[in-house]
Amino acid sequence: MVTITDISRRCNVSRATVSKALNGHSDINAETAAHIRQVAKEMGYLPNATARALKLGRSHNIGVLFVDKTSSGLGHEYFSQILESVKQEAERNGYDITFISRDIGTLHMDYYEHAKYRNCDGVIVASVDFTDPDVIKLVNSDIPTVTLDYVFDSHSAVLSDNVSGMADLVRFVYGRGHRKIAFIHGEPTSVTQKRLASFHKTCSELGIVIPEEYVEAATFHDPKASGLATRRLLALKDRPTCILYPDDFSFIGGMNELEKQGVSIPKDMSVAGYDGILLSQVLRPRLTTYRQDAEAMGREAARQLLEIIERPKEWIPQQIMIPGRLLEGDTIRDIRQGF
Amino acid sequence: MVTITDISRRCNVSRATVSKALNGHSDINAETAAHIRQVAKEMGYLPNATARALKLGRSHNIGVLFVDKTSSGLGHEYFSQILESVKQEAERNGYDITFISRDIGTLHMDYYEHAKYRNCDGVIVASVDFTDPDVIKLVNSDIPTVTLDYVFDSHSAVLSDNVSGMADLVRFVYGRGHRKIAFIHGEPTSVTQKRLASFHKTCSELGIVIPEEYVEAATFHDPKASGLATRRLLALKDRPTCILYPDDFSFIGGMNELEKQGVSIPKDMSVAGYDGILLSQVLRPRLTTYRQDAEAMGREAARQLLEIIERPKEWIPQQIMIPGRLLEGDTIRDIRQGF
DNA sequence: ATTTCGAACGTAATCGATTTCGATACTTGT
DNA sequence: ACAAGTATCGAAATCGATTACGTTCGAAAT
Repeated sequence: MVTITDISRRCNVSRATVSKALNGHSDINAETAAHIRQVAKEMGYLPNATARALKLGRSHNIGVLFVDKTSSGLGHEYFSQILESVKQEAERNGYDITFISRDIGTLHMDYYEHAKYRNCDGVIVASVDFTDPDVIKLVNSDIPTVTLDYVFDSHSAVLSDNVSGMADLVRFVYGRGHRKIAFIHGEPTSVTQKRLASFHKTCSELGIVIPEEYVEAATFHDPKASGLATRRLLALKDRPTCILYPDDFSFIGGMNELEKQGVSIPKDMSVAGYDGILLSQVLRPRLTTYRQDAEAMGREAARQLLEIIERPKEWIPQQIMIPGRLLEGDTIRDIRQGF
Repeated sequence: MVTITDISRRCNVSRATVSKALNGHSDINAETAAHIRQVAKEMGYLPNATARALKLGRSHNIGVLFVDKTSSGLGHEYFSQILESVKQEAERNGYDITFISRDIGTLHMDYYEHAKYRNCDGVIVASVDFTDPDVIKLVNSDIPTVTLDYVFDSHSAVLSDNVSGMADLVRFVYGRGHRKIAFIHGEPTSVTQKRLASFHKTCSELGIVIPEEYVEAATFHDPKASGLATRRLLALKDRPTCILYPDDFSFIGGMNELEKQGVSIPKDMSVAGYDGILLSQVLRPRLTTYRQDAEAMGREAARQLLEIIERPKEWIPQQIMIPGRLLEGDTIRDIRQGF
């Protein structure tokens, strides 16, 4: 590999001079610098990121912490899209990304230690249990972090607008005449809390009363759980006319249960999901769902993190809300009078 | 951060001694070593991967090269599952992974240069254009590589068994009485070639003749393209009784077209896909498809690469074939006599 | 002619860890 | 008692790049 020493010998200057020339310092004669850069190019010189990181204490490497209980990991489309977007924005700014995890080989470390071990300049934290002590330790450490879909005090975060998302969905189905709206939600996370609160708030704003039995608990990304919840809703004396699901996977699980029971969609039951996975608009019927803008979330998270890393003085914690978009599929029936 | 120097001061020994004690060298007194390790633990010492990489020329970091023309990148479930699996196997062995790409920040580099810049010990290459000169440069460089679904001479590769996969599918539908089998394939890649060859070979082994018009070209992961191809097949005077699609996304696009034309599945037309995406078994009807074992592919690719890295002497190029599994859904009708 | 100053470049320390080659003291054998 | 061997540890170089500080030299100022 061509090093700075090789260039210095070839140019009859010191390594210091080469380094300065390559980095555009002002105390090098313009011609000399040009010559050095020329030779460097000819010799195919590339800086050694490792050496540079060691000396500068900056690795130009950001960590990404994704943990999924179901261990499907990147299997979640939402997160793999966020990851892709983070990657692109990071690369655009000269950063590479590395996954952060526990227990690398025989080394037993927590997230913070791993990030330190790899000299990460910052970490993007998503899809984890935010009550995990190791996560809290990382976020409260000297390493800059940006969280997704969760806010820590005095820290930056990028959030999918679950409040508006749920409100939009509710208002949409309300606009189609639905009053008996059921909501099957995911496990109790901050996302679920936000959606649940928004669901109730919006309903009350619209002046509709939701009986307790219309709110069912299930699990994210679990077609079986949502199927069971759906069955419970169908068993009610006073059935809802519309069911909202926690995500598109659960949504499909619910649709299966409905069809199995001979309930046709959307004639006998209107349904909607959340996420807007790619397939949602390919399937027939097209799913009515709320598309989260994963691409924007990843991009903004990366931008925020780079701000903290590169301009720590001017930085103040921010929470950035990323709006989504309702995808009107064919799963909501218009039950207004006269339609 | 606690360094080896801090420990050496605390223990009144040299840095050399600390390093040796921590790495279990034999020329350190057992008690001294134990004490040093004890102190290291108390002080919360963690090795600095950067410094170690610089000195040893080994970063314990492997690169992953994934490029997707449609830029959905990790959006492909197949690849994100492979990635997840690579990650897990790498971490189990003390390696982290880094994405390799071109043009990091203002640095204009090719894949090889990027991998060198980051001191990657090896690179896993998947989902790229294997005729790209930059890819070829990387594979033929001094950096160990393992390719997925493509073989370079004298290099290791991990392959999804497309030959058996296609053969299994054809034999399966043949067993259900189908003789007029159409095949819509993806763009001309080595994967497509393998499947196409296997399709023709298996059909001829079974003694069935496939008219040219039954083989249609489409694009991977493109519901519209497969929809159009499906329409062309339906326009034939002598329609096939069964259509095989290049992947599950295309499969669904094809199903939509069929339903739009009033062709019911599987009564009027039998269909099958490829990949076995998560949703394939959640949807109703359940998709008949060939599940590629992405988890095994990622794991084996990582294992192969680590072999090359850690035991270069004993290594010989290998091609590892990973079998998949036919998922019998509900989209193939049994049209044998008497059924 | 002497001082001053800035441009241009080099010296050497530094980042943290590893490793070669000694160096020292202590054993053992004869 | 002396040579030889062994156990244990340290000095210093090294990986590649950066940078504070020093040096040199010519030009401008007094």
